[in-house]
Amino acid sequence: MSISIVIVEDLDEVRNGLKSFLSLNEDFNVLDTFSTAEEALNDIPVLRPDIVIMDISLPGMNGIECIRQVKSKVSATQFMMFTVYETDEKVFEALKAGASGYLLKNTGLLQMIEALKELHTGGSPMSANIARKLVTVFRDKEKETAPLEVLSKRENEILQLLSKGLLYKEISDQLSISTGTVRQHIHRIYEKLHVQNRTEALNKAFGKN
Amino acid sequence: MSISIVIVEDLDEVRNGLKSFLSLNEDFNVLDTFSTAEEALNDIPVLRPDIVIMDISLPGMNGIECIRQVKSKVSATQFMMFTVYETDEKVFEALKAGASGYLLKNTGLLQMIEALKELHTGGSPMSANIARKLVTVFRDKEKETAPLEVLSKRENEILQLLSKGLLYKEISDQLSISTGTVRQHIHRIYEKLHVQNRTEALNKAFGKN
DNA sequence: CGCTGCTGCTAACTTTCGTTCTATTGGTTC
DNA sequence: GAACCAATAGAACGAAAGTTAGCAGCAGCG
Repeated sequence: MSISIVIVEDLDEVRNGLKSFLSLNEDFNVLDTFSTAEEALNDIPVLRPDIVIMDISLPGMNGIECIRQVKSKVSATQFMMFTVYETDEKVFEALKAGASGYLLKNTGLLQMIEALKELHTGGSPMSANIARKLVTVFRDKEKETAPLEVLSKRENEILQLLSKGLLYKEISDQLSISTGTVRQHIHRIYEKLHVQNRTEALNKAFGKN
Repeated sequence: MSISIVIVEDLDEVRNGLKSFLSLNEDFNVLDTFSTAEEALNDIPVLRPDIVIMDISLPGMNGIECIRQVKSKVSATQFMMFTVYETDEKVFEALKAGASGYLLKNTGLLQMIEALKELHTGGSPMSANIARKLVTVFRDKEKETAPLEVLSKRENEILQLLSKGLLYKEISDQLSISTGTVRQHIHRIYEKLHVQNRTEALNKAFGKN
């Protein structure tokens, strides 16, 4: 079975070029192409393609919004972004909206072929620069779980319990110390982290928001 | 200038094959190759290559641990994983340790050439299956920031401010409502989330722990 | 040896949080 | 129009949280 494709792209040359090129390859079957998100929004749920190749900048509704709206109606369809945008915002918005692949427009046509096949078999082909953005946010998020060196062992221990929303009483019970001591420790934690209360401390320690 | 490379790989065929192949290309200069992490650990800080191609399974110390230990000494060096492993654990550990590229061993040599060049120019080339893992965790993490449907618009708004560690007074000021109202809203939020206090609510809402 | 940091404890006190109850307004739904 | 809900508000009260001050044993360090 060939892979069925829909292309959403406002530039005639790019759209037609892609279509022609993919049509040469018997692995692909271009069902239809659209130059606006609005048209695509109507027809994609009917066509149910394996893959939608989606531009971002379109007249009217943009490609990301289009995915957001159509995604739930065609859960089996994979979305491949194909765009010049490589800002963090666009990339993350697109992935959040439901895109699984992300190729920049400087990608060669042969690589596009490869990428479409990979996307169809459950991969997430993306330009190296895009992948780097993901790696970067991933590393940033992971970093935040490590214990803080500023705090002593005991203080980190208490911070952990604090993060669960336990009462002072519950913490003191678990550690078999008095609530006064817990108070004291927590006060020092706040001092060291330069915060005034539990929530601020947790945000600082585990970097939320 | 050609890109200087070090290869760490215990299988003789793979190591020598890679070296031979890369040496044919004038864009690359293979400085040295190692069959164990321990050897590499000593020499990489001296050789200071642009790129280290790193296997994971090695006799003795594995490749991920090797990166972890050597990374800080050669901040300019980029690490390209080249392995058969594609479990979530290995992938995420490697990226956390400092790897920027991740290719599976079924990758073609020509694609390896491309990937090395992309890595050297700041990209993160990776096999499509690996990228998909990243996309998946990314989406999971993002989901947790989305407003909760159980809560009303206003309640979500207040939950946001609550998560910053603001006092009731500060929240009421920002929203230009009374502290009594803030109290009321927060009480409703706790009810709906089945929690007793701020910290539990935030854990429930933004899925920590 | 004296200093410092971590840990543990007490007591008294202020502030903030969370609960409960009651009540009004405005918009939606049956 | 009745019923309902979201948003607003205030009062009153107990329960936690957070502040301040002081004390003490112990380990490590210069």
